[in-house]
Amino acid sequence: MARPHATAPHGGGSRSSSATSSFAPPAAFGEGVTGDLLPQLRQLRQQQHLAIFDYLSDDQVRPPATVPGAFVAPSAMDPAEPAVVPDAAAGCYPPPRTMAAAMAGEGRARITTDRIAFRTRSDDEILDDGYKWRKYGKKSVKNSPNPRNYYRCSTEGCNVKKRVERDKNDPSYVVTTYEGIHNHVSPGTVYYAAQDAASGRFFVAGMHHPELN
DNA sequence: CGGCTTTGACCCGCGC
DNA sequence: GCGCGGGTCAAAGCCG
Repeated sequence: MARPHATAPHGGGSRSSSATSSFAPPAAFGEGVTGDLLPQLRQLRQQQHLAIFDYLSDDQVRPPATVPGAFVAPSAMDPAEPAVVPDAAAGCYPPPRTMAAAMAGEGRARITTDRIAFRTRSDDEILDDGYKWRKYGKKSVKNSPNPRNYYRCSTEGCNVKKRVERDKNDPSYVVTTYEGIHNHVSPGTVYYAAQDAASGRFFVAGMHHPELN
């Protein structure tokens, strides 16, 4: 846990670790985001002091956002091309066997939901993505000195999961894998949007209610 | 007291 | 069939 919990590293009271809301869905940081969103995303990224370097995805590229139309899936991924995992060859992530199994929909928990993985450079392993996550497991994985943490969306009825682990080759990077689509609105949902005068398209104007700022 | 993390045990699929 | 490894469960304990 790079992110120092507000409380002791043991025990509860760590809702603050991931329950705050000031971060756009990770997919929105990926390359190929529509121009309307980029300025806001860049600003958010700077605010988060994060550097998104890689955007990994399963065959279906879709952000785990729950707000229809609020975020646009990256268009960089060509459906005709297989999912490219930049670091897979270097053994960074994910393990080839795991990725193959995931993409084949195999394994105990069949991968039938959308999966999206990305790598960030951050001291915090817990990216504040606006959702409230509950940790349900921690596992040391082979070929990696760093443990893998398992989180589940704590919202009742929402089965979205995410795995978080540090890049074995560069611990300054955090690899996060989201699985599933939230079926509810994020606590950090955009409270207001603005309309671009030129294009008439709406884009994210803020992640917090203006009156609350 | 509710909600969370921790952590060892367990389950299950896959490769040999 | 067996062992390995990843993913999940659940009891225990902590904190606000």
